[in-house]
Amino acid sequence: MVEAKTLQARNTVALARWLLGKHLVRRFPDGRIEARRIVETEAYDGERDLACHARVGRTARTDVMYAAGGVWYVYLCYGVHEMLNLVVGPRDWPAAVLIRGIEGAGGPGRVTRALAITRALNRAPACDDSAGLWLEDRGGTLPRSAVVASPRVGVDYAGPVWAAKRWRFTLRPGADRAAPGGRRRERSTRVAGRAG
DNA sequence: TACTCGATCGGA
DNA sequence: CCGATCGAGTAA
Repeated sequence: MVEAKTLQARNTVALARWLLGKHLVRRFPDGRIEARRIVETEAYDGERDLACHARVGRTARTDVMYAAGGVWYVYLCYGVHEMLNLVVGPRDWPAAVLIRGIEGAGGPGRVTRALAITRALNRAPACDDSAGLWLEDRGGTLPRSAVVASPRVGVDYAGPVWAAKRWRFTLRPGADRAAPGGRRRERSTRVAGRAG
């Protein structure tokens, strides 16, 4: 399980990167449990971020983003796909991390379809199993080289400055396992530090 | 109340 | 490239 406190740091971009390799665990209505590693994320950080839903301030829809980190934000996109986000940051700082990919399902719409995630999970807790969808840190530190940063997808409406931010993080396939002969000492991702 | 436009995907 | 499909946000 992941500590809610960890998700309440005001460092959205670092958290998006940190979430790579963590496990998204789903308990389906029939009781079956499935865990999948997160392989792609995107950071959305505050009202200033013109790509973030909270750019319009606090509304019925964005209210959940102002909660303290550790709950889910699920919304319907294009009237077709449910999008799964993890709310992060301290209370009143509207930020979230979009779960764009898990092992075996790339693309945010496919993530939710694969795990039967709907808006019924909006505002549900992500750090305990009470809602049937939670995060687990099963260990295994990623070398920094396993992570690729790139611009966020589909946010041209945010204007050139915000659309260009490399706040999308992808886990390079295969690059997360320990190097053979294992003497390579690489800096691992850190949650603390400067974002932007 | 009318209109516009999506943090996408699958099929021409 | 295009259509699906619907709710949030905005203007009126």
